[in-house]
Amino acid sequence: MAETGTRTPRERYRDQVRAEVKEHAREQIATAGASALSLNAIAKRMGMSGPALYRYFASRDDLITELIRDAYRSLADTFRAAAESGADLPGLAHALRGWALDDPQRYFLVYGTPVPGYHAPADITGIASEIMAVLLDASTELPADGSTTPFEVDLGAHRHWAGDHPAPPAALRRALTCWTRLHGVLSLELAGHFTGMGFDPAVLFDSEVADLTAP
Amino acid sequence: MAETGTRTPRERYRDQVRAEVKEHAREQIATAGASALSLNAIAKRMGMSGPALYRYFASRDDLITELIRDAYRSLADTFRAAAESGADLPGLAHALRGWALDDPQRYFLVYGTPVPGYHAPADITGIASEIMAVLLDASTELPADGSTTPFEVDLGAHRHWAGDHPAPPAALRRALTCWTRLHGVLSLELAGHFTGMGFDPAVLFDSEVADLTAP
DNA sequence: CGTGTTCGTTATAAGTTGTAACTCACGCGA
DNA sequence: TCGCGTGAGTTACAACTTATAACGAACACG
Repeated sequence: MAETGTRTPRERYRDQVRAEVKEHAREQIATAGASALSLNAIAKRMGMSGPALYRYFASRDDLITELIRDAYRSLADTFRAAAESGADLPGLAHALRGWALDDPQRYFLVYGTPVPGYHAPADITGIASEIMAVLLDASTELPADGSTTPFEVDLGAHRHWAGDHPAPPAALRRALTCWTRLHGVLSLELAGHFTGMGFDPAVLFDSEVADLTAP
Repeated sequence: MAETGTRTPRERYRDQVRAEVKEHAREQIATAGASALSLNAIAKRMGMSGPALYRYFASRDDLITELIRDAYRSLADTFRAAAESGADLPGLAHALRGWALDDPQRYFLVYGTPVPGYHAPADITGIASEIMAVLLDASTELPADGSTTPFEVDLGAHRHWAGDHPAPPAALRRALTCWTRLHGVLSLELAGHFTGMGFDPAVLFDSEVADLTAP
């Protein structure tokens, strides 16, 4: 086996600098958005000159892509942790909302406005299906009524997107609508479209969760 | 009364140039995203030098804000037109989807990732409530079941966000969930999160619309 | 037919990303 | 322990960007 624990001092230093750069990047994104991320500004804050960062990240887009990957990874980990501690579908929903409110810009890194030409690397789509798998597991545990819509049949026929998850068609549809509905509320809440409306977004969120578990 | 029809030749020319600038900006946004919008590139395509555009738009953010305003206006107009031609809630939903698919980046201009510090001008929020009013009208026409949840009561108590629209609490909630659910599906579809999944996003959308009108 | 407003131009400042070339120091192998 | 090579950080530079300032020219209006 390769001794994964023993890294050369240079690798350790490199990892540390990369982590620090990403830390500053996250901070900058949280306060001014991803489009305002500046490698130069990060370098100055770290006390070194601009081009030095190109030793650690090939380009600005490369850094952003890495931050997107970290965001996906973070969501998958919180989802997996919630599932392993016995959370059901409402539990996962609240884990999702907590994760989103914890850092809205991180949420938008995953589910926000995409750049038209951009295609995510393959490993990121892998993490995405990992997230969906947790959602599918939780959806399978819920009781389903007997009726099966044509859409659910179509879903069952093309289940390769779920990693061929062995869930009944109704569970596939439930996971999908769970995804879209929760994202609908969360996205609008985080974007501030509910501000000044007087009602509590958490109640609207819970209302959707309730509708989801007992249709 | 002021003769609104007679504009000086300079005003007419100014409006024409502004419209042409926005046309190029929309095209640029559609192909590379709003963050890649460049005043310089627009100026070059129009055959004039960079700083000339500052006679027409105070800043890059000013131009983007105007495009956002236009996008809101466009959505409000299609909504209003659909409602005036007798569209019910499913009709409005499909009008929304058509409008979104017609220009995805325009949709994201309205409902996409917000810049943390940005606050929309007051007139834009006015158009937003105009959109919501159409949705509320259509929601009111649908029959409601007797039960009223505490959330709906809360919604009815703070209905000033709807311009004090005289809709029953159940209609308020239905309009709200209609908004969030349709946005949930559309946003994920336009962002490409369904690509490669094999199913037709239109069917998922219709499935949500059906759930919305007959719970 | 002046006259002044407005348009478009160049010059400039202060940013940005990214490449190239050069030092210098650190760590690894001999 | 001692060289030597790899990699880190530096400056210099090119090509961009937004935005302001100052200037000239054209145009509409009285």
